[in-house]
Amino acid sequence: MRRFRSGDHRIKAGQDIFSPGARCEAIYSLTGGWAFRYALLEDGRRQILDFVLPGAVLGFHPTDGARATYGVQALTDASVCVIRRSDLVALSRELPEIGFRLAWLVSRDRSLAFDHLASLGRQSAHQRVAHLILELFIRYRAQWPGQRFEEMHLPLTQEHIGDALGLTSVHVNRVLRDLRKKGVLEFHYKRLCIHDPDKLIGIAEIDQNLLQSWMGQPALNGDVGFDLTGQKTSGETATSSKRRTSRTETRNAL
Amino acid sequence: MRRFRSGDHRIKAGQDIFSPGARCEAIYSLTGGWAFRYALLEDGRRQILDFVLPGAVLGFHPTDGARATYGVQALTDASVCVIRRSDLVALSRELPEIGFRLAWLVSRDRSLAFDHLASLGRQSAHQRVAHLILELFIRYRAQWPGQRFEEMHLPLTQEHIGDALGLTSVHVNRVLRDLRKKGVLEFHYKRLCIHDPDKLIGIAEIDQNLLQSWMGQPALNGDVGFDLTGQKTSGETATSSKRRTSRTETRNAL
DNA sequence: GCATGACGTTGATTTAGGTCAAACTACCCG
DNA sequence: CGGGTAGTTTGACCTAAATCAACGTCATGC
Repeated sequence: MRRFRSGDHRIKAGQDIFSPGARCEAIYSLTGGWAFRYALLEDGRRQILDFVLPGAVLGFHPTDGARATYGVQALTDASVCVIRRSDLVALSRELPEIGFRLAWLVSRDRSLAFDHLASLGRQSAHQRVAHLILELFIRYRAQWPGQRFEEMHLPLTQEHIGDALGLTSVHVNRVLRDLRKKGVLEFHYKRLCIHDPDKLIGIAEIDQNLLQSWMGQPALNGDVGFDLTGQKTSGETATSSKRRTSRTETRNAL
Repeated sequence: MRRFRSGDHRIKAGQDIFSPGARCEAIYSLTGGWAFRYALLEDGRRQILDFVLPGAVLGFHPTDGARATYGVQALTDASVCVIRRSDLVALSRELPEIGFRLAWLVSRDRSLAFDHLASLGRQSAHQRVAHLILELFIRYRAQWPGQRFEEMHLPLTQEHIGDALGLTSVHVNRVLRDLRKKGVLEFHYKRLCIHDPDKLIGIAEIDQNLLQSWMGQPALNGDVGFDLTGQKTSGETATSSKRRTSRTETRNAL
């Protein structure tokens, strides 16, 4: 299986893993670090489509050989494992369940995109910000359980948040100020601290159902990992302090 | 293969194929008619996530046995073919490529969701309306080639458009009026007529790349159909007048 | 032929969020 | 240590789209 892995690539924070318009001849499995998918509009503005955590597959596109309509950029230093498309097909002949795993992974992305869509289309700026922060916090904890309760390193600028939510960074700043004043959370220079998770959930107006769906992600230190490459993924590569891997119950978190 | 098909179901326009919060124990393949996926917010507002044409798979969710976070509603009278999840797994053991086909289908949805997301987040009302109409027009023509050039039956109300684009139906109405006044298109009681496709593309600010990605859909009367169920899908079931099936080159359409 | 209901159209007014511009603060690096 | 740059914060003002509300129009059934 691992004979197909043409080695890991390391990507510096801020660099593209692939850029919009690139021909897609390989797929990538993110093995460490944070990244985001983004689209560029004609006028140069950017829309962040989603944030990507280790274990995700990047660059699997509907039409083979077509040009990517979006790009992926690393938020932290990151590493990816590259698999050529042709190898993937060959690989799947030996391991038929790979197709299903792929479908499962892509389907998770789709669900997140749908949630994001509903938030963008119908929620206020406050709701959107609360929604996004909750989503990232929960997904993060599902991957790396056992963190200190309400605190995390969130490698985003306010501009990233704005670009994800269809807001200006100026407005994101004002929303964050309000949330801070209300004692809900603090987000300062990539350090997120959630003081009142319940209030945050209240503001985001998220139902239990959705919350649940974000948590249902296989933990990386467990044995459920849908890892296309057959290697266990590690945490962030850089910017990362050492972390405990003690298993905690994440289901009823918050 | 077809022994797994537990028969076609017929759905009346306006009915749900499945509703938000439903347990997902089966998946559906839309075999005829139009539908849309939608999410409901706590306050009852609706966000339409995407529009679904025959050939699509509905109800494939990341977490087995979880509750759906969105619903699917028929826009026209429609028909679906139901496949139990357990049967799908069994089926895929015999036909390994099914996993891949599934991944491919879901990946298409994801791409459309991403396009939609970028439009919602960063484009003006005019651009969004132009974008959506173009997308639907192109996808429609890719499925049923040989239609009269600029005209189609689009089974949407202005409220549907608003719910898809995060706008009020009032505002959609004003945008459509402007587009009509500018001689770009007319949309009246589900009859869409595009008078100036180039101007429409200009307003939507869509790049060639994206346009191309919408067209790269297998035509239903061809032999490329990624049909999970093994049966050829037909056109709409109801509301449909007879249509020619003559093959035309859709690649350079518009 | 008229009642009913869903859908579309238009105007007056309000508001959430954008834009522009000027500090301010943390952090990096020589 | 000091200067540069990327990120954050705040204020004054503006605009796109929402809201509210009335009216028009098409399609159906009795």
